[in-house]
Amino acid sequence: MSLNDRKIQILQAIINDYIETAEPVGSRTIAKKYNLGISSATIRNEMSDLEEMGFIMQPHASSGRIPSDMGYRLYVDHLMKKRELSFEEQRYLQGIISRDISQIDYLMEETAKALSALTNYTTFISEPVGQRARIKQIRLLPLDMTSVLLVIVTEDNFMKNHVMKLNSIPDEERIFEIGMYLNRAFQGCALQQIDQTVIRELQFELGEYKGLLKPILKALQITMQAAERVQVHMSGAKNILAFPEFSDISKAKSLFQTLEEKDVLVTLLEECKSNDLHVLIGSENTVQSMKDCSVITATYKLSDDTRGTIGIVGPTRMDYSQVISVLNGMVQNIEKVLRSLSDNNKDG
Amino acid sequence: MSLNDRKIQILQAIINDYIETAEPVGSRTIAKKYNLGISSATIRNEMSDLEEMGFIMQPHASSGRIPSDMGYRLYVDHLMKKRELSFEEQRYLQGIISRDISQIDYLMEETAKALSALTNYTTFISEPVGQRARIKQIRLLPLDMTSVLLVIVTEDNFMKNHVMKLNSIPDEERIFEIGMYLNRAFQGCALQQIDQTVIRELQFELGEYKGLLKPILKALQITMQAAERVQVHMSGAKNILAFPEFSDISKAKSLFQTLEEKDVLVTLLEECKSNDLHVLIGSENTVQSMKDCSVITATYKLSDDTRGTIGIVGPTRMDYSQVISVLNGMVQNIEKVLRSLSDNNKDG
DNA sequence: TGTTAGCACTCACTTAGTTCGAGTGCTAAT
DNA sequence: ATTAGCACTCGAACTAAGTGAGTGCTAACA
Repeated sequence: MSLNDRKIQILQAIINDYIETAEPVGSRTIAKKYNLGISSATIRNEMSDLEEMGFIMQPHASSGRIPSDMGYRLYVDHLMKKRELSFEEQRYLQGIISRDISQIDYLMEETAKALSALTNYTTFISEPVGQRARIKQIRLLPLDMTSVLLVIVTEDNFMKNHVMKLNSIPDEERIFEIGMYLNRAFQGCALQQIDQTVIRELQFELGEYKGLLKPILKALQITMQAAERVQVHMSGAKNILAFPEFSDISKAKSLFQTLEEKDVLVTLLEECKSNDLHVLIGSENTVQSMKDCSVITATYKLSDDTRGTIGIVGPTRMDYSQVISVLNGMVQNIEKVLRSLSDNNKDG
Repeated sequence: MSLNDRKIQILQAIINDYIETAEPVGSRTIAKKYNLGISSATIRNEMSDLEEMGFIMQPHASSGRIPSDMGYRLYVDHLMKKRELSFEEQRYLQGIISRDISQIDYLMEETAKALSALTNYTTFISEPVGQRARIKQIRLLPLDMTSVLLVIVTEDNFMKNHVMKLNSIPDEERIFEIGMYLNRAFQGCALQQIDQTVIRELQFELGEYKGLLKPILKALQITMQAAERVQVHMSGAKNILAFPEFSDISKAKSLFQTLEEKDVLVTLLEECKSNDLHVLIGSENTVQSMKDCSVITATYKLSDDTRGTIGIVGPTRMDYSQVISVLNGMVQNIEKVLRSLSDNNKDG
């Protein structure tokens, strides 16, 4: 029993129909709707084979067939036609860039919103992260009589400001000197590398201003904390409720629970980061509450190692073809915006 | 027909029971469960009066009674007993502070999480915002050969960094001078006040470095944009699905939709900002999809005009007493953390 | 030998009818 | 003024029958 051409045609018909209607597909439906030139009886025989081979299954005896995870996998890997974006979809994606977005978190939110509106699935997106643990610059700025501003910039241009309040602060020149020293001392340094040796050296260098030591170390530690918390933005969670596969409230609830836990999403996105495109179908998901879902992720790159990921979650009966083409389009968009964002000030 | 003591006792019984069970309450239930010393027939007569007065209603003839929005209003304003926090609840709230939280957005997220876990309702919280439109400090910092860092601090210590890329940058001294000038020129200035006069003056002052003008204005504009986008964090949306009043998926969906639109939440929180505590019951809500919900908000203050708001959304059959006491506890907590956060570096 | 028409069978879903019980309102007695 | 008693209402839960989309199998056909 081999997967001949006809079987593939039938499987494709079943998947297409099921993605569209969410109803088990019967032999007569296929015979009528898709002109394969064979009778429903023949189709029944082929379907029986396809079931034996594991590509489709019956929710209960005497019902039509639905694709199995394995069926979807075959579809995604070999059968699916790459769809072109429609004019409207393209325009919609363009709309995101054309607006004047100048902050990353806003861009992320708008992107997630647009994707969930366009696909009717749930979207999440992680901010671009690269060499975040490595310090590029440290600067000190006197703010007023009792406070100094410490600015830390990491390799991937992630910035963190810290106002340090002190009872007495050094004069401007001295602050400048200390700032220069800090910058020299920590440039290119990984945050994790800061150990007792460095601290003692720093303490020595600060001299009479060693009161600064504690707040500086605190600021470094906070930056490290912040750097580790990758921001994830989600949108369109409500869409889940529209799918018949989640009309069982308890299922919807447990999926919601999972989606609300950012850690899970972060892990998921991190795992997929190495691939440009990643499709996880049903039981391929490691998280229990997502065994009925498919997750499609795409990675966007700002530079070779500064990357972020966009993910779309939906029922396994998901419009893979649409989602993949929309994701590809969106990745290009985001990369364009991010690039323009990092040099649109370069003009003087 | 007056609202005598007995009627009030019965109303209270109905509300308590309904909050607990979500089932319409009948006269016999009250007679058995709450020892009012009167028979079910008498209770029936009183209930008939209470219904006529508008405090309770029947979902359908020959069912028990449920409280009306007006009934809940009376309850919240006059009948409800202020609950003390249980030991566990207190410990839970303490848990938030005791952890080492040093970033506002993280604090907001953890607070929202804790509240939704504690109350089983949906929580949202807005970051503290005060004189955000007014500039406190502007600073310039040379970063490398082609970029200058512009730091803008607003009156409420909201900070925004901008890396300005330039083809050629002035030497350090000149940057310092320009920075000082900017600081003088813009200190105490509302972002909206920056008009053509200021710009011309600035352009003159920059002289040969007028290439800086455009990026600086851009940065100011971006800061203004960012300042206007009040961050709102939500948690526990999944809890909505657990309430029988939202077992109708379409209702749950439309509420979700509303909760996902941050603008709506921001407006809601802004409206309640002047009051310490604000309760909106059912139809008192202006948003259509929240007519079946109650919203309780509490305002926390960092200083006189730097405030944020915490809100809890649930069905009108909400445990007002618990939510209010938990909110009060949490407000105190947040204020404590925020205060410690703004001077915990003061020690040198 | 592959294909097809025909048929018996399965099973979820719908509809209508039935019963059950929690609840009410009214009335008459206390 | 209160209460016991009773007829009545109406949603919810259950049951039974009917419907129809679907299958698998068999026998006939090209």
